[in-house]
Amino acid sequence: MIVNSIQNINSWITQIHNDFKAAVSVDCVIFGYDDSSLKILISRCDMPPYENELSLLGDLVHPDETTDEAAKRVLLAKTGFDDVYLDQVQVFSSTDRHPLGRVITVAYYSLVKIDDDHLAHIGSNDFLLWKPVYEVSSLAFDHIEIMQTCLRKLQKQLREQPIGFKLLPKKFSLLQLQRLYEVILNIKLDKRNFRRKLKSLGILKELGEIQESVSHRPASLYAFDEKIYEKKKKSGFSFEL
Amino acid sequence: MIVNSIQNINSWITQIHNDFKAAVSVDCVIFGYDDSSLKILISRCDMPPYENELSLLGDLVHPDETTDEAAKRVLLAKTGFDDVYLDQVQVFSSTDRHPLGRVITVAYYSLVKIDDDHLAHIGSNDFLLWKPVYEVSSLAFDHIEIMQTCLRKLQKQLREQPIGFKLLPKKFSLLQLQRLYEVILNIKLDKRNFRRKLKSLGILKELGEIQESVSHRPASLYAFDEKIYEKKKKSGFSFEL
DNA sequence: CCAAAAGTGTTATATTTACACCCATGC
DNA sequence: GCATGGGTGTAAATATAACACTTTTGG
Repeated sequence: MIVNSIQNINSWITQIHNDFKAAVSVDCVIFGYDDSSLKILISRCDMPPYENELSLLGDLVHPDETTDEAAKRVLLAKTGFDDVYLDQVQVFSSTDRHPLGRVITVAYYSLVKIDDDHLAHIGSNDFLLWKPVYEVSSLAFDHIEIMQTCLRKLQKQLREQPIGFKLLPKKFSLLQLQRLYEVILNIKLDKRNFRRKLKSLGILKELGEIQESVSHRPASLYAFDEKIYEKKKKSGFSFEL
Repeated sequence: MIVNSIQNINSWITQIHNDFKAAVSVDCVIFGYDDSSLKILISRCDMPPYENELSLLGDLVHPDETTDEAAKRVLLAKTGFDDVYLDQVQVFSSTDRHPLGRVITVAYYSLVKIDDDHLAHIGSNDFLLWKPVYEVSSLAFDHIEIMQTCLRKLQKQLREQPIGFKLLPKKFSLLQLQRLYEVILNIKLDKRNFRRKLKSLGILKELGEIQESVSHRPASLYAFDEKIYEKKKKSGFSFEL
């Protein structure tokens, strides 16, 4: 016997327009990398019963936008950037996850460069702060679970896609890049092997510039070459660390 | 300036309970493997304007269940199995994707063994059919896009997780397994290298049984050893094809 | 001259690829 | 006896892992 819960079109219409509606939100785990540590941008929560907690940045999805668009809107509002990297991670839909009613949320993670422009943008806002991921131990709602799931996805993606660059300044040294991988993946990498590997991928361009005013031998600077990467990708190349 | 669209708790309550509600559904791409081909289970669609099309199996998410539970419910109703492999893939939320109103859908793919029990279960149902993936060129709603996204995810997962076994009978030959990988990934594999690789992973147990009544030398039969796999996974082993 | 990071090669090991023939069974 | 898939090993090429010292700069 087939149990078919969709009886007919009238029951569909009733259900879509009345019985089975839920609020849908997006929640963004916004990753930034600064001072050799991976941070997330979080906000003071103003909703009971979580008034004294911190929470991820999110909002309800409006009737006229997709969830991707809603996530972009939240990102633009909170970081001031509209070209951030966004990755849809997972839906969280426990029936009791939100105190005010049924809210199904779509989790995204995003990668931003924490630079001076950006810090100026959020600087005046008392409700926003960057906090090292490994120091975030409690958040409102089910946001800790969302954060952990997004962190695992970031770790996986970092090994499979050239996205680490999105957390670094446009110009970076190879050691900076190595440290980023070490911090996020929580592993130790061999300097010589790492450099050989990255160079052999052929997706970095050496800029012919060097670091300035560092109290050690200045490193030469590199940038990620998006065009070459896209070309290589089309001919079957795949990034793998 | 920070644009904060969440003004206060009263506006949240209004939005959650009225303004910004949507229907949420799940859609399942149910993969089965039969007769050396990858198939999906689809249904005749009974909703205008798609009455003459085929569609994925799905339903609205009920107020008292998570999306995972809704997907399980759909699977149980349509296939009769309650222990199927389910993987949440992605949200599809175009504002115009559903003719009857705003319906945000969560796509899942699942893997089932097409066996006699199962065929008996759906046999009498005129609305359900198994169709080879590569012959499905049009579906109702945005279901073609959902199917393609799920197929790509399946292909990726197949290389990273030992899930191919879920599409095969409990006992299988190494060639059956190889054909499955070849068909789903659309590649050609070397017999000797494939066998060496799979055996070296140590997650197959040789059953000491052989095929019966085949018109060629009978192959010995293997089974996936879930326990050993789980043990190896805990100690850092990762499946990779 | 000291501290700090930059930069550079070689060797051993493990993994991957390519490749061809005889075997057992049913008809 | 023939068609069909079952089953096996080796060598070459490639990729990975381990490892230590000299160089350049600022202070």
